[in-house]
Amino acid sequence: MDKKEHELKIIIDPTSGIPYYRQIILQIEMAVADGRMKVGKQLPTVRGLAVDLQVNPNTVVRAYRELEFRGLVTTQHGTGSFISDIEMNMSDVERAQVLSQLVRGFVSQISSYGFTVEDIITYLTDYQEEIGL
Amino acid sequence: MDKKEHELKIIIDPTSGIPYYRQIILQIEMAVADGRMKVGKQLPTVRGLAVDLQVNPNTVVRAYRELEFRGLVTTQHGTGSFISDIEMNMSDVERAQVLSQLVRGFVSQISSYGFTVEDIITYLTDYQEEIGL
DNA sequence: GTATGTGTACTAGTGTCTTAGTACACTGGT
DNA sequence: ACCAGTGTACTAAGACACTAGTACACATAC
Repeated sequence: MDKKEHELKIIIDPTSGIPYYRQIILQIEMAVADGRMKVGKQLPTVRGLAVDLQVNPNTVVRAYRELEFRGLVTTQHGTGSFISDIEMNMSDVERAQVLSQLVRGFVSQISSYGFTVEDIITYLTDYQEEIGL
Repeated sequence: MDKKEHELKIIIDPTSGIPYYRQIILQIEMAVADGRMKVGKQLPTVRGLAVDLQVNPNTVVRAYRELEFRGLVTTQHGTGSFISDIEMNMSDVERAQVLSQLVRGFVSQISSYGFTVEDIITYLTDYQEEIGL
């Protein structure tokens, strides 16, 4: 490919109240989730993106580092950052902890809307059949 | 009712890294979501809980205030704090839509961590057994 | 080895979050 | 009116989150 490696357009909204580094993370996650960014593709360079967004390089680094920690991105000193092959290199224990955190957070959230654990289970089982099997 | 009004047992883990007030919120939300706390039931008093948890009253207040803001709890100066009747004056259709949005959003979130709907269902059913029910 | 492009480390300022100390105000029963 | 129980307001200290400034280190091509 001699085309531009990363057409990924990241923009940040200084008025949103969401930290810059987190806005970067979110947009990269989205790009991966919806297929715009594929495995092996290079992300914008730290400096390049920093200049684009008029932000400190460290802010970009912070975003990339968190993505790397999650296994979504691989960084190579001197070379660049790339979308990595997402292998869930988590132990079962870690997996269980993460799931617990996620689910409990969600349960709390839905209680604010007046829903119950029972409601979710019902919905999910229905949902499973629906997308079915 | 002359029985104890709030058998709700709240505990906080100082080592978890989760703010005290947030741990309180989470546990109350969970209790509501899973049915241990029902509408009208009194929450532990601000001072009582503060003493129990060896925490400043303001920390408890902060938790209750956020819950009140969300409509989950009603507090009455001088009287106490209670689980409020969450009327979302929503039609069944709206309710279903909201639940659908919430759950689907959550499902896409957990998929990015490699979890499945099955994982959630399993976790939730286990959880329900665990708390008695 | 030099140049240029890449990521990294160290430091520090600013603001926000979290919690506590303390004193005040409301409610209901006596 | 009083009292004991309840929530509330004001203040401030400490920890942490976020961002920036600046200098350093690695990778690759020439």
